[in-house]
Amino acid sequence: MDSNATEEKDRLTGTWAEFALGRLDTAGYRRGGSRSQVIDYLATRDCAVTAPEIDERLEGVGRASVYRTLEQLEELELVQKVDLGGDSAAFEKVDPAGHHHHHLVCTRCGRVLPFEDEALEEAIHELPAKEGFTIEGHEVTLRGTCRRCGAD
Amino acid sequence: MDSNATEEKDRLTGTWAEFALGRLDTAGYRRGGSRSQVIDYLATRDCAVTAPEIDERLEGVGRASVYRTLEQLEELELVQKVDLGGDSAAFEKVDPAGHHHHHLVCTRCGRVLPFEDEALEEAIHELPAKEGFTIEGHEVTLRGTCRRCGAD
DNA sequence: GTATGTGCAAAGGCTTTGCACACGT
DNA sequence: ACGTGTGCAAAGCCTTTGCACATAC
Repeated sequence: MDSNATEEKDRLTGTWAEFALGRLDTAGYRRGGSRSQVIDYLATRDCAVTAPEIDERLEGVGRASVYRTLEQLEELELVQKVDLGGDSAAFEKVDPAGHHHHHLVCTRCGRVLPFEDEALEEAIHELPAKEGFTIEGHEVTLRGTCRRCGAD
Repeated sequence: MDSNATEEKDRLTGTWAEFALGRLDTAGYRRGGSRSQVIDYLATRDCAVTAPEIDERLEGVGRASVYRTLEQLEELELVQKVDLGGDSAAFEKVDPAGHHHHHLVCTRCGRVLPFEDEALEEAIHELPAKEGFTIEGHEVTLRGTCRRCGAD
């Protein structure tokens, strides 16, 4: 079961990386080692990562390339910027299938945990009619104590 | 009617400024001109303002005092930091009565508009039970087109 | 008179930009 | 070969900090 779940995850993240590379190709970008490394790293992460974190993790890849790649990926909507209140901006891959999650930032340990909730999504989708505007995107950030810290 | 609404607003913002000054006093802070100016400015604004914006608006008040005041006010929960994705952090007064709103950032004109929604609040308050964590605060940010820009 | 408040300037971090060189096509 | 991709270093912002002077108490 667990190996099954892992395979499933690998398949999906692999799909995202391939999807991203394909879109970049279509958009006229050439292939480059630094960009590929950033994409591969993002593919392994299911939730938000900061730019400095990516830079630190990827040896031989310059900061500039990290930021430039993130900018390009965001432009193509392959990656999404997430504002979690830290000193640096965080990014995460966008699921081609359309699923998305929101974030809980633990005020004790600093962990960022993803969560999904259908009722929340519905409430948000009801808003445009009530308030009279068009929604292109939404972001929900919770601050609180995560399960692990709450058990302390 | 309009003068009535204005009076009501003045009364409430006046209340917030007085409340803030009182809390600062209780917390052992002395009075200072710069801090008062920042408080008075925040009192006039019903939605998020950035620190550089406050600094620019208040002549004779140093940047450092703006940031220091915001830090103190946030510590006493008189002001709340809001992450709207811009280059700088935004702040807004916290309603002593407990009401709060969320934000729509217009991708066309950059305006930040406040909105409230009961169904959304309910959905958020249901989350802890489902996900198993404790919520201390939450923030919802919508990106889209505001009424004014949508009419263009 | 003493401790806090404040402004200025410098320092710190994150992010962007300029430029020369490496690499993909 | 040509144009894009990349690393390095410098520059730009926002924010924080150090320090000397002003001010509240």
